[in-house]
Amino acid sequence: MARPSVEPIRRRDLMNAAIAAIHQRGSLDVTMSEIAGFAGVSPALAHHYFGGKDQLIVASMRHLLTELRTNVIPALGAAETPRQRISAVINTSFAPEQFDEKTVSAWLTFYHYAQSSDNAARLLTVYFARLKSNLADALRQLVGPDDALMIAAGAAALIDGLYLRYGVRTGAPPHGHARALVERYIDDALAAADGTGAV
Amino acid sequence: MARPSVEPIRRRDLMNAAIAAIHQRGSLDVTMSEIAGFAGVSPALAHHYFGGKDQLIVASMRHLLTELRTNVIPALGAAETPRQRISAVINTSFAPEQFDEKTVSAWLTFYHYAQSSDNAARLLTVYFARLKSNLADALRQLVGPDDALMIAAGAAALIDGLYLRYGVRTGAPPHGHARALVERYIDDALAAADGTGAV
Amino acid sequence: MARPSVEPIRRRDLMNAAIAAIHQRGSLDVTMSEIAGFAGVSPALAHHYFGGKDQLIVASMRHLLTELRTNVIPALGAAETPRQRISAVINTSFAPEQFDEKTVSAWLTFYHYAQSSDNAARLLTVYFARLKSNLADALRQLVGPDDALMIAAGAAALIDGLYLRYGVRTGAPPHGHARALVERYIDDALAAADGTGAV
Amino acid sequence: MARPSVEPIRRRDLMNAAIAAIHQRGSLDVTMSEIAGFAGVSPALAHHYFGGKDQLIVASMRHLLTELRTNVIPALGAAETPRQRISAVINTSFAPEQFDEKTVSAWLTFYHYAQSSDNAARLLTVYFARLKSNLADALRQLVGPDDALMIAAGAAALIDGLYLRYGVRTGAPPHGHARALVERYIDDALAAADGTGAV
DNA sequence: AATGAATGAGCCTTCATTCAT
DNA sequence: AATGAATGAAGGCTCATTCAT
Repeated sequence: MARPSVEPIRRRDLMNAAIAAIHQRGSLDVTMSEIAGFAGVSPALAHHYFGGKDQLIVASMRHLLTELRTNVIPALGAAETPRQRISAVINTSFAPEQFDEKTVSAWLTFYHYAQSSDNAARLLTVYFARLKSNLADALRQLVGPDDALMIAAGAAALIDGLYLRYGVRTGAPPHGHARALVERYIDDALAAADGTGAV
Repeated sequence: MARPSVEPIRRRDLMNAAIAAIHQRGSLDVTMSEIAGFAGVSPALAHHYFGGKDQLIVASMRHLLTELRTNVIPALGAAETPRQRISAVINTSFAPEQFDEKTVSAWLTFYHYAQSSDNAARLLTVYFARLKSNLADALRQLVGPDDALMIAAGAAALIDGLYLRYGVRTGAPPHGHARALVERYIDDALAAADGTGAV
Repeated sequence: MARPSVEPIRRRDLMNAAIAAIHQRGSLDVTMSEIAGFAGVSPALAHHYFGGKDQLIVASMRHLLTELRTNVIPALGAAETPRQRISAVINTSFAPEQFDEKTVSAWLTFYHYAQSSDNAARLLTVYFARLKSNLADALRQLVGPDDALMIAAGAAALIDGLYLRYGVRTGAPPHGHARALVERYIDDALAAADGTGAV
Repeated sequence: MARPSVEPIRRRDLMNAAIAAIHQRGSLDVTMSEIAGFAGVSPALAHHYFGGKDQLIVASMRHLLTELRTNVIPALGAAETPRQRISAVINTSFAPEQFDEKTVSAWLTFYHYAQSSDNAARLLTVYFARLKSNLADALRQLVGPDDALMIAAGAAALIDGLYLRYGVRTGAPPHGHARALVERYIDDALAAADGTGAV
């Protein structure tokens, strides 16, 4: 009976610790020591498992992205109509475990971080593309391809903009509104596109 | 006849230098020395005029906000209909001098910075409120008050989301699209609200 | 019938690994991990067998010294005249297995290390004394005792100086020259001492 | 009356401090803090003036080399015969201010350091070449060119070997002997070469 | 009005070493 | 016999900030 390796556990703990530390610190200037402290280990161990700060940060981003994907895939599968698939994407973005304070402020830091880290920038590009294509795929079954792309781009930007508002510590409308806002955006855009003659 | 003080000039130069430095550096980790270097003065002088880094950063934010306001007011005045006023706000946000790479990446940094600086957070709150109220005031003349608020919130978030996309160094649609996207959002939302029975 | 212990094998492997690692690294800053890696074992094992880095390094020096002695003794025995005994010592110092890049750069590191490790310094003293006495013993049969000591000291220093030149990574004359240089030194010194009228 | 810049003074102080620190520490692992401490300034200042540890070390080497050259040139000029020029070179190498404990152990560290620093290696190559050519130039006026080169190489190696012996903290013959040893080497070698031809 | 000089505090990172298994 | 896991201690380096000039 081989002793189970603790490596995956430590890695996961450290990535969660990074997200927690980023949030608590108000994100700017998170220290490796702080992150390690959150995970209850020494800074040296974080280095040992990730090789450096940049890699830990990027791994944490990827961690978040993977979670997002893990959540969106079954939701898309369960949806029966194109319109429901769109809602599935929106719901996933605003699901409590994605749209909590901690995660949202981590995202903001990641956005910022992408300005100086190529790896982080690459990861964000992937995220952007995935969100947009998830939306566009469903939209193309409801409106023409040009409209689909434009509405998808708008919805994706709207989602990010709402994240931003909730990420910045400043009086923002209650959480519930965010989802409603995007749903309404979709409805209105579809209605308008329909009028032009769609489906 | 007092010799005109160079203080205001130095202050303005330093704020512009901060924005330029933030952009060039990819925003993360701007040094006081770098900023001072951009302005062609010593780091000690920047301290002398602003008292510290935080204050210089916040002053630069305020500088940007003031510019925004300076631009939006005459545009609002020139508009003749409520719908034109809305476009005036949108146009100002996406005007070349506001929506250039330099400014956009500075904004992203400020958003991030607001997580740890109360002064910066306060400033962002002001900006959010102003953008939203500018839009809501015009919208209230076209749709009911609830709809107006909601559409304003959506448009504001959409604008910020688009800034974000262009701020992050990652393949984003051409600049022109951004404005069109928001205009369309407004049109569709108005059409939908109208149908329900408006003004 | 006791199973033969692997301990001596591991120890020898680790000492050779230390020398190899020192050479490859350009000597400065050899890590215990690197040394262990060269021997194909974990750093913890190196500790287990040697008790610490200093002891491993010193043991490796002693290892080299033992090899030197193992080589010089039969060579001295085979020599028939005092002059041949001197050549035997010189030949041993410049024998291919002693005068290769790896060993030479290890020596340089050991010299350096002796500045901060008493054990290493002691070992070097032994080496110096042995080299010098090996030479002096033979010389005393050819010239007077004072001359013998002086020539021995000169030859020993010359050998070390040549090691140094080849140890430092910088354009040095071809290997063959080194031995010839020392032989000639001996010849010239003997001729001069003889002329003065010796033994 | 411009305030005289302290930069050259600080730089010189720091280089001397580096040499002193290297010696006191037994050379291995000199800390920037230690060096700065010797110079009576903060470690940050050493960084400010030299940019990093490597550069400070290399600058200190160059400092020593420059001193050596500064001393040898007038000595060479004052010499009247080729043989005196040779003695001038030897005397400079063993002059009290060059051949003191502090400088000698610094040299040993530099030799070691050259294994991992290209700049240091380059500097040593220059030193080697200069010492050898200073000797060879004079020797060529006394013996044939091949002999001159060989004797020069031998004398240079001998000088380095003697430095080594005195640099390593181990019972070595009194300082005075070193110079005598080299002078004798030259005399004997010249006599032998002469035998082939001169006197 | 402006700056060169200087520093304290802190961060990332490395590494020898220990220990439970 | 051997190692993965973990850490404390320390080092190089950066940077905002202060101060005398």
